[in-house]
Amino acid sequence: MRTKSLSTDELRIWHAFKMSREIVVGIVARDIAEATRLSGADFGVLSLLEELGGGELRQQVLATSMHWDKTRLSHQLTRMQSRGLVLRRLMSGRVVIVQIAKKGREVLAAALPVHAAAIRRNLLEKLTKRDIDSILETFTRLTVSMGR
Amino acid sequence: MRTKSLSTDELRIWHAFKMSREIVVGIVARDIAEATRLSGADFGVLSLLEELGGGELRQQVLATSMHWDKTRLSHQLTRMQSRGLVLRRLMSGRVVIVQIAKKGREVLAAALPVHAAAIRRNLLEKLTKRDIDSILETFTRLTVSMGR
DNA sequence: AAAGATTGAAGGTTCAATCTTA
DNA sequence: TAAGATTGAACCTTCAATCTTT
Repeated sequence: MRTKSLSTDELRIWHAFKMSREIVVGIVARDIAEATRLSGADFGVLSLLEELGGGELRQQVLATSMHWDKTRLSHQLTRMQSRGLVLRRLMSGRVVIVQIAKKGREVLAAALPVHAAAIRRNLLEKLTKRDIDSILETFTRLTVSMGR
Repeated sequence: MRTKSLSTDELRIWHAFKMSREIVVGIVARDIAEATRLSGADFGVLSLLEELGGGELRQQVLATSMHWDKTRLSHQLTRMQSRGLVLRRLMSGRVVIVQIAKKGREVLAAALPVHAAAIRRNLLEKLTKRDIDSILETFTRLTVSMGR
């Protein structure tokens, strides 16, 4: 049996969904990079370390929280470590603890207001209360249904 | 004046917005790659060539339509050309016309039903009519307001 | 063998410099 | 000089193979 093509309406939804995030997230990342030299990935790692772990987390927990695989995180941390943003300690055998470094904490502090302002300007201020409720409900349901 | 931090609610919206697209678009791209060896970028180029140009487009028009810069598209087309998916012809001086190749058309035809099925299964079927209307309205407004 | 992590190579993306034509 | 495109280097992501500890 043949699969029916997507209708014009279905394609419009798909494109709206696909592009809007790409554009907004791209702009936020660019704002942060201009102000602090942190990439979106760098910022994500540092803020999760602080938010979730008060400064340190098991590497595997960090990977899961970011929805990243272990290889990607390992390479990312190697680069961040060489720039003095994080430290890694071997804990009880094969478990690695990732810890935010002094410099990492300082750069994160500089990035946070830029992050907040960029999200407000490029997303939150352009949404009505109804939009926000709808996005929260729909997208939370979506991500949960994909098992993440 | 200090920038106020994002509230818990604001962060929840941001994460829902950021992650849902990442997950859904990732799954759709993986389905297409498994079935056809096309990356999401490959599929995007081929389908725009067909949809917008009936098989060929000026390279610059293609770049604009994908919201890509010229460098990224140039590298992408070089790889696709070496795999026999597209052709490039020099038109009147500095204008390049990108044309879908026979093999590109065949692979695209194989990918389209996979694409449609993946979008239906991972996005459309999980949304109510109200979700869909809301997404279309909100996201179209968002992308337009960013000047794209 | 399974869990946690690293490595290296290949492929994709970005940045700055360059080339050619209008 | 500006428009359209390419190139090469650096950086990021993915894939498969590997290493160490349990």
